[in-house]
Amino acid sequence: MSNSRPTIKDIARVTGVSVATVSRALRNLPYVAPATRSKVVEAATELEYEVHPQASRLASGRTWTVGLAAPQFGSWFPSRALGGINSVFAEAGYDLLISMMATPEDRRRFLHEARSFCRRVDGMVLIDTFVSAEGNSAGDFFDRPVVAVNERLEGASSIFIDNRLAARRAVEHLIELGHERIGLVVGPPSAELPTPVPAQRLLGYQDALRAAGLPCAPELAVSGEWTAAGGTVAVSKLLECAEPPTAVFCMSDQMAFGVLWSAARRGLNIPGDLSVIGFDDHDLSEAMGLTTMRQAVDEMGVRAAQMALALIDGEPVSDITWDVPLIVRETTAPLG
Amino acid sequence: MSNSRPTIKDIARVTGVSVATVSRALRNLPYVAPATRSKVVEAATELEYEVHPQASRLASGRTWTVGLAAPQFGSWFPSRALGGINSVFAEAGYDLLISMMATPEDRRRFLHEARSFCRRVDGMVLIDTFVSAEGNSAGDFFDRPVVAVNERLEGASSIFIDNRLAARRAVEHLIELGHERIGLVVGPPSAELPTPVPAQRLLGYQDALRAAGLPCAPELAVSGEWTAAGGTVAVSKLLECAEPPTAVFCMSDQMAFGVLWSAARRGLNIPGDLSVIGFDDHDLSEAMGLTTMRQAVDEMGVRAAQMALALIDGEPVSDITWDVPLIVRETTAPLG
DNA sequence: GTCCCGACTGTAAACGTTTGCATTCCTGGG
DNA sequence: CCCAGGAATGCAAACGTTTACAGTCGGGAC
Repeated sequence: MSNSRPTIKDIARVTGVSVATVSRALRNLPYVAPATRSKVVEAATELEYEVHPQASRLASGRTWTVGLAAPQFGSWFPSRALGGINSVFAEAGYDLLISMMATPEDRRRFLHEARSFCRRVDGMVLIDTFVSAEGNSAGDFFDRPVVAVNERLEGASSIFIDNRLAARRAVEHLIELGHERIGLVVGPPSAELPTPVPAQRLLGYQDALRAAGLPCAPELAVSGEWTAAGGTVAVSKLLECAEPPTAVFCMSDQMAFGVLWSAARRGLNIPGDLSVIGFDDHDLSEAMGLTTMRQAVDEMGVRAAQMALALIDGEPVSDITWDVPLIVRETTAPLG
Repeated sequence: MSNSRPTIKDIARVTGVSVATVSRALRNLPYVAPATRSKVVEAATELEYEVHPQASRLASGRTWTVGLAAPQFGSWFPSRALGGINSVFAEAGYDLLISMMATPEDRRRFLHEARSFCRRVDGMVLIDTFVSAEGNSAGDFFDRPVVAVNERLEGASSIFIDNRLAARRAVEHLIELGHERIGLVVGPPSAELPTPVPAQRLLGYQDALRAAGLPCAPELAVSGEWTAAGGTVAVSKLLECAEPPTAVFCMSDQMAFGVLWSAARRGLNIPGDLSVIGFDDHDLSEAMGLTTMRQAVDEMGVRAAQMALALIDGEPVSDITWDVPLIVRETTAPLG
């Protein structure tokens, strides 16, 4: 009597059938007699048998693991998405192997070792990695099914939002409220990560102004970090203008928090003196009463994971453009 | 000429040595001649050989994977910790297998399947899981080395903060500024997760008041969710008091954001009319100028991962009590 | 009664490593 | 000159599955 974990062989011995039959029975494969199957299953639960993942993976070639790559998981978008993604894969019996690329060098290394990474997974999901940036396609790096979140990537399935349109909608909301001098807080020029997001949202901002016949005053577009600190810096620049804006569109809620707080400390009434709209619908936004464009990131994560599963199972999937609804709360009001 | 990946066997054939020698050479084991080793390494890079993880794991019994369990990764603490933990393990060549237990049922299921989970990992790190709650020890669930973050767990190595002392320090800061009526925003009664944290911080609050000879007015301790929304609710209760507090200690920065914003909207001057101190040093806290007790979570994650590595390598490690320094910013001021 | 086919089961060869043990070779001490 | 012993290497058996292939058995069509 050994005290180590029971193997498929032990079950075979106990039930008097071959290991092959045991294997088939436990995996619900066809061609095993009902009586045999139940006998095997019974013995397995009796012995508290559990398959040895490494052995199974070696023999079958399936890893039952999917890789998840993102710049980091400390920030809002990826950490939220992680929740949705993980729940789907856990449900489906897949492990999640995560890979972080905080620095540009990490990113380079990841792409360089991508093929070896693929060896450990059945599929990949990419968040904010912007692999497509240099004109690459998924096949240049991965030989597994890939789904890309937040970018359109050749050779992969993608799920993304229409940044230009969403930004336009946000600004249109301000215009409908009667605002004509509308500030913009844009994300910083992307030396680090080649993301096209700020540029697209800038276009949307300009679209809205032009469509309304309003001028695009260059002094009204200030750039800052994607953080609340970036917002505080930006708002002070905006308020120093000769003719300051009556409303501001921030490219992220975190930046909006910065302008909100900074403006309040200067004695400005929000939204009386300044309307503010953000982008994301961050966890804190509801409590802050922030009007914003909602990116339901966890749900996007769920869909992304489902796409990956389908791809792995060889089913066809089509790209998804995710809707970004306007959530009106208390930080925007008619120009009064 | 096959187009599949090269194996150890191919290298053996090319270099004219046995597979055993190749294996030893590539893993830098002793007893292989320098000349042989370099010949093998050369051939390996030439053929772009990479070990097959599953095969290696099956043969060696090592999984080169460590498990990470947490309630969720969407919230501040675990997502920040994940960054630090992941970087250490990535560096050391370990994969990270994450397991989320969002609901109490998830938690039950995780603990129930813990032994089978262990089969896939060399070690575990637990964040905010409070396995110890029902008087359990690590060995009741895991047969691998375990390090617990944020709790003292028998049979595991732990890294935690002294919640009671840190809370006391926070309140003492307010007392030193001359405040005598000090509000408290406590986390909600924990139906979900059996965390002792709020109770400990409450004790610290009381410690500070008693030591200063101040009364503990029960109407000054209000409870709310750990979120900003919880803070907004709490602050309105506090301000409705017959004699409202002149300062507030919030058990989390997120709650503090809620009171900050809510108070500002009511026209209160911060810190002139109300001093506010938080707990965590959240990403947004610096931009908001929030005085707080800093939990350097990413660094805690790094240490936790290093402890796990040491444990896996059979080295002894001792528990760590992590320091929580006071960070004075702009939301606290002398009572005036 | 034969033949065929399909359901069921077993045999054994993978899968690509690691590792205990045996073997060879060489060097230095006696 | 012999022998001990360590360094270097090879052989082959694990590790615990999956799966191609080859059987066996029974029943229905002819």
